[in-house]
Amino acid sequence: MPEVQKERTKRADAVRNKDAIIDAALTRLSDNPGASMAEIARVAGVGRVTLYGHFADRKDLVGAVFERAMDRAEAELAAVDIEQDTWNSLQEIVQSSWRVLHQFNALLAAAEPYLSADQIRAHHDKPLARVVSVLEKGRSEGIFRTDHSLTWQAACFYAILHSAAAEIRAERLDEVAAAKILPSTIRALLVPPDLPTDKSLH
Amino acid sequence: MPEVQKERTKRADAVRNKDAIIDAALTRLSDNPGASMAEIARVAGVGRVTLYGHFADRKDLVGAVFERAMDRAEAELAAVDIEQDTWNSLQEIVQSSWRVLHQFNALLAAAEPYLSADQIRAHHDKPLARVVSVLEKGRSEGIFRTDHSLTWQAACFYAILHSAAAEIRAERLDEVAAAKILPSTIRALLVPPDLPTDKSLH
DNA sequence: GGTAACCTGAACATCATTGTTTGAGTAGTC
DNA sequence: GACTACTCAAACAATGATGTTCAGGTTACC
Repeated sequence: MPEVQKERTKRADAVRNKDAIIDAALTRLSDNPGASMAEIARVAGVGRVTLYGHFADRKDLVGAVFERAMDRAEAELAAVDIEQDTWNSLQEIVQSSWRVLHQFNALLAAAEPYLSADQIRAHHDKPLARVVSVLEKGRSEGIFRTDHSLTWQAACFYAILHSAAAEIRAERLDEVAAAKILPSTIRALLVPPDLPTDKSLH
Repeated sequence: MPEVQKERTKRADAVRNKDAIIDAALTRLSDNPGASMAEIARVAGVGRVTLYGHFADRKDLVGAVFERAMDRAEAELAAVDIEQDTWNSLQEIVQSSWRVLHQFNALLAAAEPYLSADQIRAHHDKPLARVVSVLEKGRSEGIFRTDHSLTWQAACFYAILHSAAAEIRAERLDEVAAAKILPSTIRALLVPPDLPTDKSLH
């Protein structure tokens, strides 16, 4: 046989623990990027040594957490249909991007010191590409303003999302209200200035 | 004489050093909230012991830095005339808020663990109040949309500003372009939907 | 039910940072 | 030009985090 032998199957409690550790790390690092290994182990309900049994070091753990977060993000964003009516896909992409961001907010700050700029960039670009493609579609249809750069509009898109996450953390906004107000805010950024979107004007 | 005697005047090099330390801390902490005392001293061109001669501990230093930042912010924002035409004062407050934020961005993250929530809130509310008062004025004049809450609009205001700061750091935007694009972006957020601001419509 | 895989707390070495002390040197101030 | 406030590097103790080792104790699995 080739050397792809998966080194035996892991024991059930081992995979369960490893999973719990990643989950705990996801939770804690999203709240505080500097959370200690001890704290993560504690939240995972596991000894500190066990944690180091599964992950060589902090970098290793953060990498795994980052990967899981990105997988979830991808799954969420891939579900959006880009080909439908532009305003609809915008709304959908806002909502799913929102859900993603709301969860894995500060996580990137934890990952930043460990992953290379290229790695982060690569993982960050995939979701961005989906947003940009919707922006481009809207532009080509003439329903989005073009006097602001695509880059800037995409940045604002994420800024507004981040803002909503922060407002929720500060308890000045709840998730239901956020889901409602976000699309109309983003829409305001994209509508051409001084022109109603309603065709009845002309 | 009463006991308000200012314990002799400090020597010139002492005040110069203290000043340099605050400046260095302002710079370094804005870039990295976890910057070490050693690094700050080095940037200030001063021995670590000298730093501790002027500031009892980290908390003391961060407090002084925070205060200086807030003073500058206040001075900058107080220069804006609120009573003029609303769109103009909006533009001016965008630009000065922008200048403030661009400089003292991550600083709040450094101050957060040391200052009480109330202190931060108090210092944060002053600039916010100016923004809100312009928003209220625009609403009462019927030129700003009212279907989004004041709180949310203010949050978006700062989110867009933060976004511009981040874009500049990433070198996807320069300061000149930022000063130009920010007002029109903020304006887009505030204009009532589906209605041109131009009165010629009706 | 036996075996190996896995978990555990306790203890340890290492490292970075904070904050302090000392003792001697330097430079403002009068 | 002398006094003294101030500065400095080096060395110190204290803390807290990381990562490792060890010597049992469980528990999944066949």
